[in-house]
Amino acid sequence: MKLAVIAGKSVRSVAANQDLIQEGDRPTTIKLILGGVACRYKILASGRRQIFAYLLPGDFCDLHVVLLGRMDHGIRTMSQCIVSEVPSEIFHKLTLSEGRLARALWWATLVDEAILREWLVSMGQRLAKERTAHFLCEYLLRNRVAGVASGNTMTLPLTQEDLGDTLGLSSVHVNRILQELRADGFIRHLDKATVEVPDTAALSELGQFDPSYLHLRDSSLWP
Amino acid sequence: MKLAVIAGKSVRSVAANQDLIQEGDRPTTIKLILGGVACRYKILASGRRQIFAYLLPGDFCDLHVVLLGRMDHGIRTMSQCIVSEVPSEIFHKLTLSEGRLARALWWATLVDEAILREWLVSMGQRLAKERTAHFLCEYLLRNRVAGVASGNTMTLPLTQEDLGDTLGLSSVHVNRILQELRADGFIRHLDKATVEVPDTAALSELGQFDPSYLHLRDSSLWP
DNA sequence: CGCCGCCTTGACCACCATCAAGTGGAGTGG
DNA sequence: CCACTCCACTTGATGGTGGTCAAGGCGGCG
Repeated sequence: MKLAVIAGKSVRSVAANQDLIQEGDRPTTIKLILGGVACRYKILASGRRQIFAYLLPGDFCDLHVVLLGRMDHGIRTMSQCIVSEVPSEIFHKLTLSEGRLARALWWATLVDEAILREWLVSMGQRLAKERTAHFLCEYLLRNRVAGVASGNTMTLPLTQEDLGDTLGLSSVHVNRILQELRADGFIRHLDKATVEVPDTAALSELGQFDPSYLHLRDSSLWP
Repeated sequence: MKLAVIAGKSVRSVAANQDLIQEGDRPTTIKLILGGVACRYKILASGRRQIFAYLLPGDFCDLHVVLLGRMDHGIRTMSQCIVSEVPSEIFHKLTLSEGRLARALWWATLVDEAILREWLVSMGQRLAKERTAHFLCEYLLRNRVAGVASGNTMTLPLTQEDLGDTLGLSSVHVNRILQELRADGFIRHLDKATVEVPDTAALSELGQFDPSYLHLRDSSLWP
């Protein structure tokens, strides 16, 4: 899918830590991330937060609403983001007349679902260290696919609390896990928000990461 | 979606605890559950298993393969099941020409995804007891939607180990949690595989269950 | 009757949460 | 230029949720 075609005119920049969409919204536009990182999240009555997806350049924020109407979760920027908006009505009409488009968007949804399944496996069955390793592998690979990672280095604009809410861990424990990963040489912090993975094969093994669930065409991107 | 239309000729019965599809398969037919309960699951190298969806009458098993080709997880019957099969090529062609069909199937995928997100929230943020309560609420409601639950009673053909692999708990702990739920009057076992929920509102509150993520049209089904 | 799968119970302990206090760097204002 | 604040990260101490191991009970079925 060519971004240039979809991007259209209404492109804007959004600062970090801003809600692009809130739970309960019924947006009238579809938003596409062109730059930066955002996340899907939900906040419970208890105040606890769960993040269940990161949106990278090329990802749609709210395709759901074309069919479901109401957002059942929020979307928030983690870094400064470039966002493009298109009236959802355009999608509504096009997907009816163009089976190919509906299928393309459906395809994207299926991959998102596969990622969610894998996160659920991580949450349910893997230890904190493995889970963290698995997440870092997936994040690096998806950054490569999106064309925003150079080699083994990626931008990870997340606080340890963000990571905790992603992995179902406390920020304190995330801190200790990251220290272990650094001590073992699995990762290196070049900078607060920049992480290098010296040996992707080793990190893969630790996290039991098998990228087949991402259904990539290009198998040369991993390891 | 009318089942009768899709069901076609090739309807068969499958015993409990049989794989309908295995991870890695590239099925050439699409399977629809007409009766019984099946699950999606993945088994890790460590031998641990995670279940991440239950398929009730009316649910498709493997729509994914229309687009993705390879199954990235398995599907297994939990009880005896009635299954209908249709060559996937039919779907492949129809979804191209019929935007409406592609959208209908896409819609189903979006709801599945919403359910997965909620499961992830449960795994990451809720205690074992809350998580179990939440699961039971969702399962009862989905049984009602599928027309296989009468009132507050449902068929739950799962062992405690199955439940453990669903909720990310050990079967020992599931046992103790169920005992608590019974002692507190949240559930009653009428029979090994039949559970009654005397007070759905109470169970909802315990599990912080809010059915809006299921995007149901009929709001009279809960509580 | 005897086997087998599932449920049940007890003992023990690991993983990870919570609480609390302290460090350090980036940005702000005097 | 130096407090001062704020936020993220760090570290230590303590304990709870839930895992693991092991053994026994119980019902269904060949």
